[in-house]
Amino acid sequence: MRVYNTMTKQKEEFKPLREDEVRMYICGPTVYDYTHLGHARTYIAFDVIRRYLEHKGYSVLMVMNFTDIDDKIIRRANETGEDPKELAEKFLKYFLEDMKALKVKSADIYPRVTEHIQDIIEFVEKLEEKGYAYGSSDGVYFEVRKYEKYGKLSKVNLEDLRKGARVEPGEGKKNPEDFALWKKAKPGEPKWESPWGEGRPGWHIECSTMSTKYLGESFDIHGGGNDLIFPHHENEIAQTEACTGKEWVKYWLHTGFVMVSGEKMSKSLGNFVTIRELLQRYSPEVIRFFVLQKHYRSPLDYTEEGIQHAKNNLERLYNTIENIRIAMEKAEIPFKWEKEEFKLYETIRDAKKKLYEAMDDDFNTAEAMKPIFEVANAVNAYLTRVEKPKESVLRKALEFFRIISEIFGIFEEYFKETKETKEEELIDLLIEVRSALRKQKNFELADKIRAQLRELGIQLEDTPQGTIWKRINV
RNA sequence: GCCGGGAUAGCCUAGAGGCGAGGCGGCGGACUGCAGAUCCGCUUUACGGGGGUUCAAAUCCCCCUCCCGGCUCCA
Repeated sequence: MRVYNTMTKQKEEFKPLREDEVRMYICGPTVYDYTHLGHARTYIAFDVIRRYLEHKGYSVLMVMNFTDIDDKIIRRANETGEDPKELAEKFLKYFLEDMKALKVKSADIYPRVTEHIQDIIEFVEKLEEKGYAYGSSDGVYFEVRKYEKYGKLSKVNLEDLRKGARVEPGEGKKNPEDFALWKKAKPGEPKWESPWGEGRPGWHIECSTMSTKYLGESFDIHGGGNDLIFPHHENEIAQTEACTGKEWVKYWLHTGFVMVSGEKMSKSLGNFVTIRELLQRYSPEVIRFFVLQKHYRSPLDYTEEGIQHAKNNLERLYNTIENIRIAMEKAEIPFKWEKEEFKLYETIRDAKKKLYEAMDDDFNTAEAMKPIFEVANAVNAYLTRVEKPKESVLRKALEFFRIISEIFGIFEEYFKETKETKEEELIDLLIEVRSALRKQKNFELADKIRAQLRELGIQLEDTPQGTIWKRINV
């Protein structure tokens, strides 16, 4: 398996530090607003990466932090007149709801800044002891020039940084590139006791502290959106490696942005679509499928048309799975295989190989789409061509889609244990009644039954072999 | 200015030296009371422009055009 490492700017063989275990830390959101598609893209991408690693047999320990106190939260709270703590609490809850709706598996640990203040203080103290931090009138800063490897992730160099002069020269900073480890509280701001007076942690220190607390001084994957590379992750590296003297993270993974008419979707630009809004119009699986049709590192254009494409694609796959399920009921015991069975079997076998090759190559979900459709085409063609399908090949096709379901987090409905047998019996009964009506050419009433069932999410389809029904999930 | 990422058939998305890429949409046909699903065929000499290397270039090298991102809060 190969993964692209932002640190080395190339794909590398993936070998976790401990055999069979992957420890990953994903930068979570600052909870001051609704989750939008940009966030969802990142978290769905890492969800699939995590699912795939688990599918490959790794034990995955996944940590995602919440920034539940910071300047933006305070500012937003001031604007709305809410208490910063309550504001953060509210959006944190919404975030978790959104992730659940999108079928993103939960992290194992969700550490919050406000619950790790003591750990952060201890971390800053260590940096002070080692001479990387200095106190000033408005807080404690990290002295960037003392860490000679600064810039190794984002490839910025200090000279350019200073020349650019876009780094804010804060009040108490010695150098413009230094960044805050601890900020002293201004009147009315949330605050915690510390050796440097009452205040709050700087933004970057939380990830260093909480990741090393839960995953150790070195771990495998650190991920987040592309926009975190500089300065966030660069600063995290400086702090952590200055403190421990060890290589902190083995693989740095970053997701591409979601774009809206040529611009990055972001809270500050205000051009974002919230997940809540999107879920009103599209199912979670359509959103996942839309995101996964593009490689996680590439920019993803958000357009209505694009999501509609994803919906059409997904519908086709749903239909295929339903077709298999229905065919299974009349499938034959495979006393012998003909050419058609071998052909389908081989297509599935090759598709499985292609699927793993695509995913092994830096989690290329876009490439992985191809074998999925190859199987869909092949199995549909098989079902139209063959009068008596063989149970065993259909099972292989179904198993293929079950693997996709597990890795991509889609087709959930089809692979659940269903307990709605009563409902199914009732549908069968209605189909029977409708068939009788159709024989009597009472199409008006027959169509009414079909239309009303459709409203309930049950689609009837008349085929030469009789009427079949499907659930509509989109 | 500095550092990155791009331009692939009507549209969306992969690929990265040699086997007509996958999907969507559109059109035609099969099936059908209608609808839906599915199948078959077509849309198909695809790779921003110009040079070069090579038996062979979307792919490697050089130049150019255009788009986007980061360098400041961001997933």
